[in-house]
Amino acid sequence: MSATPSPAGRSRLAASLETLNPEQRRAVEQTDGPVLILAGAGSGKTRVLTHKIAFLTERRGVPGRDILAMTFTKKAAEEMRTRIRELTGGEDGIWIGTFHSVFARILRTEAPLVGYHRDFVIYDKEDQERLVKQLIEKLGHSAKQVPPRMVASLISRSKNGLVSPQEFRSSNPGPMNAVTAEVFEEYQAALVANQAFDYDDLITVPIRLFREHPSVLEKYRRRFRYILVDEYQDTNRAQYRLVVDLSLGHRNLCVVGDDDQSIYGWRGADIRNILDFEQDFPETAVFRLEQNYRSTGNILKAAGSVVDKNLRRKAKTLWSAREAGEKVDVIEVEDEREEARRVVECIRDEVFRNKRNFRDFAVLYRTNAQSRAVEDGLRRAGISYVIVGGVRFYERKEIKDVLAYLKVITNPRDDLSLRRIVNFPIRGIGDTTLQKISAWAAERNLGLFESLGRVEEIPDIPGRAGKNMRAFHELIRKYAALKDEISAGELVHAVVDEIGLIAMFKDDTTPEGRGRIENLREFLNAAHEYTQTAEDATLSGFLEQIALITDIDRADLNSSAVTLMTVHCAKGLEFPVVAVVGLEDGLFPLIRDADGADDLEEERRLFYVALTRAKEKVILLHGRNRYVFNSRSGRIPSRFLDELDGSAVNVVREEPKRQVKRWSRFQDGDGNGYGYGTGESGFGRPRSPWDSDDFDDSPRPGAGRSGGRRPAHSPFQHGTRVGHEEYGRGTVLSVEGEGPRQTCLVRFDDGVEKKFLLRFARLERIQ
DNA sequence: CGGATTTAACTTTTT
DNA sequence: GTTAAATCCG
Repeated sequence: MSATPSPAGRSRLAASLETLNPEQRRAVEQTDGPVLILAGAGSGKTRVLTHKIAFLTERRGVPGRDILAMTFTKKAAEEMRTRIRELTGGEDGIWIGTFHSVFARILRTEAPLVGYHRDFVIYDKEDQERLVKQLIEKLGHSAKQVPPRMVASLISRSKNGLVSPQEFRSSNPGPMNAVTAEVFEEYQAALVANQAFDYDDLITVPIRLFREHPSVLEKYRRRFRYILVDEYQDTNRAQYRLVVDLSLGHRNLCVVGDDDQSIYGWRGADIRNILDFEQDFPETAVFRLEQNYRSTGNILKAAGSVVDKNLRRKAKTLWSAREAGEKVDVIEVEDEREEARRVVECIRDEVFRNKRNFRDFAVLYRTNAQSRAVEDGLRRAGISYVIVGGVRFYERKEIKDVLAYLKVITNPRDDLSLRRIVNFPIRGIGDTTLQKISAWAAERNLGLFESLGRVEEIPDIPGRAGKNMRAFHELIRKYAALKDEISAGELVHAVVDEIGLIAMFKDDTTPEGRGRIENLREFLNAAHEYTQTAEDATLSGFLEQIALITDIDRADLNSSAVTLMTVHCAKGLEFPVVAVVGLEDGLFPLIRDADGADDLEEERRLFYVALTRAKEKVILLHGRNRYVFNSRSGRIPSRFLDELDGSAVNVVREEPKRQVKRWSRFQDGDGNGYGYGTGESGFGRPRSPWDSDDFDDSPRPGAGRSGGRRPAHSPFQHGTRVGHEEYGRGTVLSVEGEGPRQTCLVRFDDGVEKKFLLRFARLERIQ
């Protein structure tokens, strides 16, 4: 932990400092006092941060342990750590982590001061909503009239804005808010009783800790002589308070951000934090990084012309020394299906002509629901892809069930998790029995777990249920005793074995069943890996790491696959080629109801983020119609497209296809296009796009396996063997109807009969 | 009590 | 079009 610079590190840093531009260099060398770095997209913000930290340790002799650097994702934290090591040749002891992980760590240490035990657990959004729902019902309201989701989000918003239940009650009139205030209070009490923190607590409880224990605040103030914050524009009021609290000792606070990339307002991020920084710290040194090293001139011009329409922003102009490059393509298509086809076309073309790899491409969308159409298109073209986001791994049911066991083992006071598993696997402990136990527990002010250990004393419990409860209680106790004896990996393994989870899904041969087993295996691997890599591998440490992981952290962007994700997810990343789909009014910008102008500005920033991910090429697509929510509707192009600087844009408009033509395209696409079968969840089958002689979705005559337009009859007939992703293999019994309404009756080998609309069915011919 | 079937809600973005 | 929750029946 010494700050002795290695000679190799010193020269490496010296050489690297030479490559910074003058403004970057000044920002790095301004180490003391408050510093605000306004760093435009692609302006080398991470370079400045890492060089600054290396500069502090190597040139100023600051010990690593005096430095605290905070990011929003684990991935960003890890990247920063790696790059600092490269510069310094191994300086360590620096606190680099996400906001949530840094303060979770501090809370672990100081837990007793805020009424918690060290083995607290962390509740995610689902846990949070379940608990809120329980409380709504406990207080005699119906979850139908008082939606738990809404209450939970009001509570969360209040906490992020540092509003107490009492303050909430007095400033929000109305019966609904009265219930919310009531639940809010109970919710906080329940968290303490369960020895759990929600995400918001990880920020707000330390604020309280510091206020109530000035000596503790003093300790951390003294310790963190230098504090650096990445993605500062995403901080909410509570985080801001915390950062300021910690900095007021040495006042060496350096924040890096870009107001144009503030896209988390809905989560409480407060753009005032960046716009007003200089008022909060009048002696602030401000640096503007305006040279973009990422994108070509046209991309930057397009992006700048859009964000320029925003009124609430710090004026700045990004410029690039790179060539103008290609113009940004704006492509109008019929619908999401053709949209996907055009994306595929672009990818094949770029791979072929410019020798690009699949990993060079990202397809970005506003909402996760849009991924399906793109996936279908890529799968049919045999292009492998990776989806980032969507249903998150650690939120899957099978994983959360195991997690609930682990949470109860580390912290038996976690009633919420206990409820989840007390009858999973089925132990004959149903609602009625559980009701009796909770009533009994509530009377005596006991936790559920403790009550389970005293079933004999509870009246009216059926003998069988009582026996099972005792066994369950024993099981948890056994592992609770073991948790410090064996590794987290071994423990997780033993628990999964004992409750027979894998065996439970074994007979389930559907893709979901196989996926579940695969997920469980991956989870076990994660536990073992944690055991091997973590310095101090405890079960609660493992649980904490999981609770704070983000989806982008798990993504492997190095595999040879196209990346699909939301624009939010893409922040901080870059790709040579970016396709943005669904640029239609109401979808991007997404409008739920007529909201204020601030929301539109955030949508515009989001579009700016999307554009600035690209290094060399951008295509923007919008459809004339699309399935949105429950119906297909006509769409008009996004207003953002009109805002693009015309000189940087190339508009491609395809004439609407004649009905008959479109229909023949469907025939081709579905007759043999589907059925590449994924096999792997989330991944398309890796194939070259051009080696496929049966991929062709276009209406060109002379293309496709059948040597031209498919005749108007179905490729299926009585007796044809077919496969289906979900139902497995089967035999066609009959084909009925004509044209787009043609249907096909299939009997699957397990006896199930299903009728499909051929136009949509994912049936493939098999031998 | 448990399993199967039906029904409702969901779709903004996530630490 | 999917998935979780509610309801019904054995």
